[in-house]
Amino acid sequence: VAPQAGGIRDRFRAQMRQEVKDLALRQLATGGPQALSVNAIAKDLGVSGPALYRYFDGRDALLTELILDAYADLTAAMTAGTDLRSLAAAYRAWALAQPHRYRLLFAAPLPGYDAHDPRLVAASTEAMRVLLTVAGARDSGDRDLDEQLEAWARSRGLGDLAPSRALDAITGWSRLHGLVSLEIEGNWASMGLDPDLLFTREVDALSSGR
Amino acid sequence: VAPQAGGIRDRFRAQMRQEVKDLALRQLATGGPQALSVNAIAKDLGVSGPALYRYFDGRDALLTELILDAYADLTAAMTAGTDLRSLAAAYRAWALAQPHRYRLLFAAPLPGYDAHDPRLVAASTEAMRVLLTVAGARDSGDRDLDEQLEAWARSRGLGDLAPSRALDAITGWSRLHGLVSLEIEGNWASMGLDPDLLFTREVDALSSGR
DNA sequence: TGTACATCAGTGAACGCGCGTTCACTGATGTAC
DNA sequence: TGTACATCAGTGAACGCGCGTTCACTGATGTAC
Repeated sequence: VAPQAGGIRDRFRAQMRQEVKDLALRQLATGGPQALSVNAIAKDLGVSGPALYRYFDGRDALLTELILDAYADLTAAMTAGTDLRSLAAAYRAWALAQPHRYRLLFAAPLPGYDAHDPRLVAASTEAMRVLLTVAGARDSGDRDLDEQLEAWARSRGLGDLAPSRALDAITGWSRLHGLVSLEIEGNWASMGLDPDLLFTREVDALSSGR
Repeated sequence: VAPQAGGIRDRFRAQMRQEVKDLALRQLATGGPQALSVNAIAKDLGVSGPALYRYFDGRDALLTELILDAYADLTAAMTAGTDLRSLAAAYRAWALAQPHRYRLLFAAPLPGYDAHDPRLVAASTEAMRVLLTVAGARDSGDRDLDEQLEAWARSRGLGDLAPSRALDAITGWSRLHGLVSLEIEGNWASMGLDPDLLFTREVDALSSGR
């Protein structure tokens, strides 16, 4: 007998799952990447540890969902940007507001966590799709790289994407990531540099195709 | 009575300390950032856990030394580069050869680890000093940023450094870090892109002042 | 409307493991007279 | 050269804590007849 979707129990389950994820994120925010603990979440929730296994298959399943959520959320935030400048600002603002989730996406995963879920690839592609909407053109001057870029676009269902457009988006992402990840770890602050100014300077370079 | 430096016991101590650090690095390489465990190192060394407290004050002291060593090693590797192109290649090669040490330098520290040792600042400044030797010029077009750059150079004992030169070095570092950290985490590989080609393209842009 | 039943959230004990660190101690070894 | 002593590497037990996960189970609750 299939469970009736939208039933009382189903809604209760969905709510509990969300509460578990919220607490997990709060732990990540507070204690760093490996502070994520099934038992600790259960404790915060006022429930015994094993109880959470009603809602998630285990730590890794929970982690995967958090990553998927983070991708979706970042993608949504970027969608608010209408040009490169505002999109880059949205990307950075999202990362600064919740560095723990940004790290979840782009830093080394927790030990023992296997990130081979195909949904993760799809989620990251969606983020890139948004970035592509504001990309300019950047010729690679290299046949091999062009081919790889086209193959990537094709395999991800991005259609007939000009390689120069793909390269521009990728270059922009890489530079944004460099600046933002160093900002998150406090490197600019410890040098006494205002990240706003560095960011503006770098986005200027990007948007003028350099 | 001061211990006689260079005595038999001193040399033994130095050798043991080095063995501990070597094993610690191997653990980081194998098991990720938080695989570093005093007890596990002792086990690998064929010794009981508390024995290591003869050589290090504790986990954090060991970690600090590993980071200092990594800075020194990276700085030495970069020194081999005579121009931007070869220096960037050396930087990247070092990071790829030992991603765990690269993460030690630039990724989020382990939970509970306080990185407020002044030697760390000095070590990172030495790395930047090398990068500055191949830096070009990049005008910020912003008075505030120029002032911050000059203040940074002064406070780090880098002398009368032109802000345009400082900004060029910093921009280069940020872009290198973006590319390299994404390469280390396997992002380019999972997109089917050859990092060599992306790297060449980005260093080209840098060395032509863009 | 009432009752029997299937469903399922949650418990508590347990497993086996690991962590950093302290403490009192043993025994070997270098050193000073 | 021989002996007494200070030094110090290393031990083993212990502390208190945490981890993910399994298991058999209780008890409430929604559901079907």
